[in-house]
Amino acid sequence: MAETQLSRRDRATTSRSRMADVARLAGVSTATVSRALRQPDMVSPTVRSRIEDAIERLSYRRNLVAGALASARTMTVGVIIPSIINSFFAATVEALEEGLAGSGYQLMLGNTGYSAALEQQLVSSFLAWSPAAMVVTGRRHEAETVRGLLASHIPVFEMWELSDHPIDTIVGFSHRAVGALVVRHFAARGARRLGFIGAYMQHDYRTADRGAGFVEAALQAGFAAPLEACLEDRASAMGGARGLAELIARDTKVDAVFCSNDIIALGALFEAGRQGLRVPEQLKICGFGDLEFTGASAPALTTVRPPRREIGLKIAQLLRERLDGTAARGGSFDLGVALVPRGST
Amino acid sequence: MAETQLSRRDRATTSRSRMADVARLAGVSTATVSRALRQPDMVSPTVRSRIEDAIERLSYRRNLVAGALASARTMTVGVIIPSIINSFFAATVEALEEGLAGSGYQLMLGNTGYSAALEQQLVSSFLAWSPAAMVVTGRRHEAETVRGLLASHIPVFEMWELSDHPIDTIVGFSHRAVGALVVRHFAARGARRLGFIGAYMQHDYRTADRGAGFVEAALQAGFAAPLEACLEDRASAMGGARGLAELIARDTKVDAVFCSNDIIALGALFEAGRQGLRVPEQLKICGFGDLEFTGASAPALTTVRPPRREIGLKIAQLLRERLDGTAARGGSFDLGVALVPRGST
DNA sequence: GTGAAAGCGCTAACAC
DNA sequence: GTGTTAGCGCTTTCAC
Repeated sequence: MAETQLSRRDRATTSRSRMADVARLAGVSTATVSRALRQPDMVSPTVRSRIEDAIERLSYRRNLVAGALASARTMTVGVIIPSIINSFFAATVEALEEGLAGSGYQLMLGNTGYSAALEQQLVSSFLAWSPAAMVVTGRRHEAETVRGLLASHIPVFEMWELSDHPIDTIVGFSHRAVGALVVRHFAARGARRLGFIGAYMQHDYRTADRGAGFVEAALQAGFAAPLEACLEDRASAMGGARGLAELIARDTKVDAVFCSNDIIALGALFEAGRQGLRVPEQLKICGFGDLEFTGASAPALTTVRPPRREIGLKIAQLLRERLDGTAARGGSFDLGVALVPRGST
Repeated sequence: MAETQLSRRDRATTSRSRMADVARLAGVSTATVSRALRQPDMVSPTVRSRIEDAIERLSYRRNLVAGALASARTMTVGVIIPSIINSFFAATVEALEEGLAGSGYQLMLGNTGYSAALEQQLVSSFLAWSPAAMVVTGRRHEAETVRGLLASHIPVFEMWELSDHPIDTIVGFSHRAVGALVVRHFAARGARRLGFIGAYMQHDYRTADRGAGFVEAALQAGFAAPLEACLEDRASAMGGARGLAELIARDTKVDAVFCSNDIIALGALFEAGRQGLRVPEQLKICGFGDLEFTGASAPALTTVRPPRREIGLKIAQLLRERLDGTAARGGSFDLGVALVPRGST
């Protein structure tokens, strides 16, 4: 006893009470306390209430770090998105969190700033925490990222795209199909000369994919090659206004513009107003995102609704099934998109 | 040797290589590997490169959970916000992450959905991870939340408000002062009859504070009590349109409206257009947030700019100082707001 | 249903 | 500059 105390080195010990303290006060072993906390049914009611009392008295809080080390698993899910201020991804994360509520899983969130190198760094440091699962955005990653995720032997979800060869499971939709959908809509509304305004496409290849799908479908439908305005910066209303001004300056016949993002479409709508163009008679505008304001503008904006919340909810569902062991791994889930026709077209 | 193997129970052992494997391959002790990883300068270059080789060969990845248990601290910072899809908080989180970049700290993010009870739950489960620090939103918390945070003995940051008695440190601004600022601006522009449109105020008391500050300052400045429209749901352009319609229906003399959020102001702007009211001649509109689109609308929206990124950056700076041990604890930091005058007033 | 005891994979104090 | 060694606070077998 004295020996033990003497031989014990000085370490930064937390002053918090430990499971052993609870066990002593309740007159049971730590194994029983551990059970009472995690599988209450396996402990007799009498003992359980003694333990609960002791926990209360000592204001004991479990040390999840120690638990994670002992059990070699954590209740965290690493989630990596390009940008938290992009409301698309924020909505997905929120839905994912809602879908996981009550399951005990915590999200660890990381932003890549649309950089694959930063993504690699984040994946690497997240994996050092032994998460229960990882969620990453998109299907294009550095080789090292893919290698690390595969080697981790945990469920890996890619999202916001589709792929025939996902790392594990991918949940999203086809961005090229979005472009094609908009072409069909413009054609049905009698458009003649198409335009496209896209932002940040050098970094956000999903935006570029929507543009490529639009151009491709336009050519197939017999339109002339759409005019394109590429904004260097992130999507913004200012950029949308500039983009529309540029397209009109290049060709006054442009009568239908697809904007890669609703916020761009909003800017274009304001610019059309300033230029005295009547929407939709002289100019049709379609956005992407179905952001909240699209229904309130005058005229209301036609847009394409991506399954932003649905992606998060689906991943939560698949994840719970996987971690319960009730589901098979792998697959590509197309959640589709819907065109929401409104006054601007 | 055989003894050891026999007595070893079957446990879920990760197949990953461990530090001991690296040490063996490099012909050093685990202590040296640990040093090479965390304080490379304390290890000789020769040994260091042998270790790096071994790490590479074994594709060794550090187990942060074990490290956290041994050192009794983690490199995580718990961040709790009301909602990730609220771009104000998202911007703060992004800036916080940027400010912490390279420091090795990871953010654990939680959403309360504006519920103090959920906040309490989140704080409790975050604390079980022994984070290096906690960041929570606002100054009103359940007693249990405050107790837990105090007992954790880690730096605690409240944000997006001010307080004379923070739990530890608070970084934000005065929401009442925002209301007063807008009243002064409206008065300077010759407004006569004021109105206020606020959303979700039963849950978001910061919005309510801005409204209260506006009403109070209006009365002090000699205005009649402002008309108020309270939207039940979260801030939305639709709600803003409805709110303005309601105010005008109640009193056609209303000529200056403060909207608790830019998105509401945008809806009000569209509604003014539909009602044939000229902005700013017949109706002045001021928002809050300085969201990106405010500069692009026609007319451009006057708004109040909160220090959303500044809050995150300031917390990151204070946190680094605290964790370095170079800073004192505590205090209330007022980062202020700025009124951005534009065409709508 | 409960207890004893052996780890989980690191870090940190101390010795050399 | 490097090695030895004793934990960190849990979970999990196995025995009873």
